[in-house]
Amino acid sequence: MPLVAQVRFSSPLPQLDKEFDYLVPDELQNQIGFGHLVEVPFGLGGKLKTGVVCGIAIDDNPREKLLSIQEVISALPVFTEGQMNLCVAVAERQAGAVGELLSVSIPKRYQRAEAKFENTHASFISVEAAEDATLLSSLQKNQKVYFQPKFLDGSSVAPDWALQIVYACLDQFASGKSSLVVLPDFAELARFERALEHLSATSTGIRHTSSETGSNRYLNHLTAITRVGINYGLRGAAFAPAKNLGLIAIWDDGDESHIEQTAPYWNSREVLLQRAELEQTKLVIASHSPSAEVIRLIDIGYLKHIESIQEPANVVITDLSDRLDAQTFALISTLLSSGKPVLLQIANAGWATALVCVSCKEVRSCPTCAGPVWVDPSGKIRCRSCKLQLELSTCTCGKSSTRPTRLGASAIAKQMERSFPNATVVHSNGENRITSIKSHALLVVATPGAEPEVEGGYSCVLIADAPSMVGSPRLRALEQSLSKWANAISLASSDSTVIFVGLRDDLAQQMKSLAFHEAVQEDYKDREDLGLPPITRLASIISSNPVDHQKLLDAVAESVPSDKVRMLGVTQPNTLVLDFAYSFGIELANILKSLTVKLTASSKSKKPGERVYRINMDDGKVI
DNA sequence: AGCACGCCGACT
DNA sequence: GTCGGCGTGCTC
Repeated sequence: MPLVAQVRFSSPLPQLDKEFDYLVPDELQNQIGFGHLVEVPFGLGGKLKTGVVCGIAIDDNPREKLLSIQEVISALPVFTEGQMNLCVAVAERQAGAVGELLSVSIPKRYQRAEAKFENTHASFISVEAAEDATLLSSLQKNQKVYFQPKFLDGSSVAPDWALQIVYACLDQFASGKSSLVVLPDFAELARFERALEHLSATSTGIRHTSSETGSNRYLNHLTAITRVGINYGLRGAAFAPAKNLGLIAIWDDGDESHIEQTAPYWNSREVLLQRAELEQTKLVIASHSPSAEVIRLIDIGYLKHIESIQEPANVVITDLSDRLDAQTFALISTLLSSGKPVLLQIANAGWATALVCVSCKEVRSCPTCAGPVWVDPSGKIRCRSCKLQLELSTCTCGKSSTRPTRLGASAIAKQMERSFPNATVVHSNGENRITSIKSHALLVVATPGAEPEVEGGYSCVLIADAPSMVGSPRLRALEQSLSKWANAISLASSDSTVIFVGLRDDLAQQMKSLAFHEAVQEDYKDREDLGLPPITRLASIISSNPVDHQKLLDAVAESVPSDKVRMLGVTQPNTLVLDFAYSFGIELANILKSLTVKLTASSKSKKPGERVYRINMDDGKVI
């Protein structure tokens, strides 16, 4: 009985993105199965290539000239059917190759880790039953939820969201099911691990991150395939194996770290939405402030919105363009002198966001690309678009001296040191991030996303640059600002004062009651009127050169139905932006893929190793 | 990606 | 007459 195996290769090449059939020789038949790594002869040279078995079956009538598998490399399966179905679905949605998702799904193999794993028996883990909690009880009634945890949560041992998710995971575990939790970055991962530890569930955790040693990662991968547990990690973990998966959770889905920056440009939320459908699991999307995509999913009835019970918060809106008015200054002063920590969120890093000429007040720009200039944390003048350090020439009016217009976090930190000489001023920004602090008489100046945790929580959180954050001319400016504010506010203690500087009208009213959900919902309604994402989707295709770009434009005009897809004009060179409905997504991805594969093959101007077309099926940055 | 096949010009 | 240029296309 001839046994035939389907083998896939980890490669971005569309020509190799399919299953190749190989005969399984008799002597290998009892050591091979789905998910094993194998060595097979491939190509005209007959050189050996490593692939993974993606199907194996008895074939009474195998087609002629099949080659044989040379060797079985991994003694254990390293890839599951669940993972393969996910890779195929994601590749199709993203107009990419299954082969380029295999490397995310299968970590590098370590022989010793494999030997060690085979010799240890999977130990039995027992964990106490989970307590009843908001999220858990909701999941008993609903399959898919959006969960908003507590704000002002900084004095808890572990954050509410993490504890609630762990309760839900433990409940799955008790009924013999795995869960998968995807977090945006290592700071959030550390919080999640604290919740696991606090609930004595560390032994059920299976961590999937590239930060640990390679052999450890491989060991955890093998564990996840064979044992039920709580799988967690950063965005790559969305593709991790999980035995008998019952629950998928993603924390802060709107965070940009959930977007993969290499082809095929998937993001955790969309991958996990697909995975929840494929594996028929429960799904939790959780965040302090919802993404617009979440609002859409609630709107169409896909997600049920639930919330932890919120205690009333003391929120103050100051209507001043000054960052600190007299009252705020006095409050901070009092708090600091009684040893309480205060957080100042400043929109931009560095010393100045912009420079103006002292005499004519003109905003100075980069002499080479005319981009905006700023003063970075080391005090150097830099261009925001070409990133280069530069010397400003004289202004058009003839003067050369400049004055900073809007101070950045470095300048504010310096200023605070002068204003509050008895306090310890700590400065944290994206490049130089402090994750947690113990001491108490603290004034922390931080840029959005870089706020450190402080033991016991902040007694005051000041959102100092609210209007300028919201005023940025990007589609997602409001949504992203709200999320950055909400995350900062979550670090406060429950009796804290939250101050928003300079908010007005509806937004001021909404923030007064920390109604983040309503604020994003309103933003969503505005976009609905304009027909912008996430009501529709926006794909971008960037060509490597103008000639191939023109060919693409012609081909798209011919083969993409104009009643289903809108071509948008954009300023970026060699970029095509397409607007389309969710229901047309798969079809469009298929058209774009076959079209670009064909055009790439006939391209004259391609350089070796270079991609002629880069398709991003959900480009969040084009507008 | 490799690697061979193949159809042109320059050479002993 | 044949050596080698790299354009084209295939790999189970």
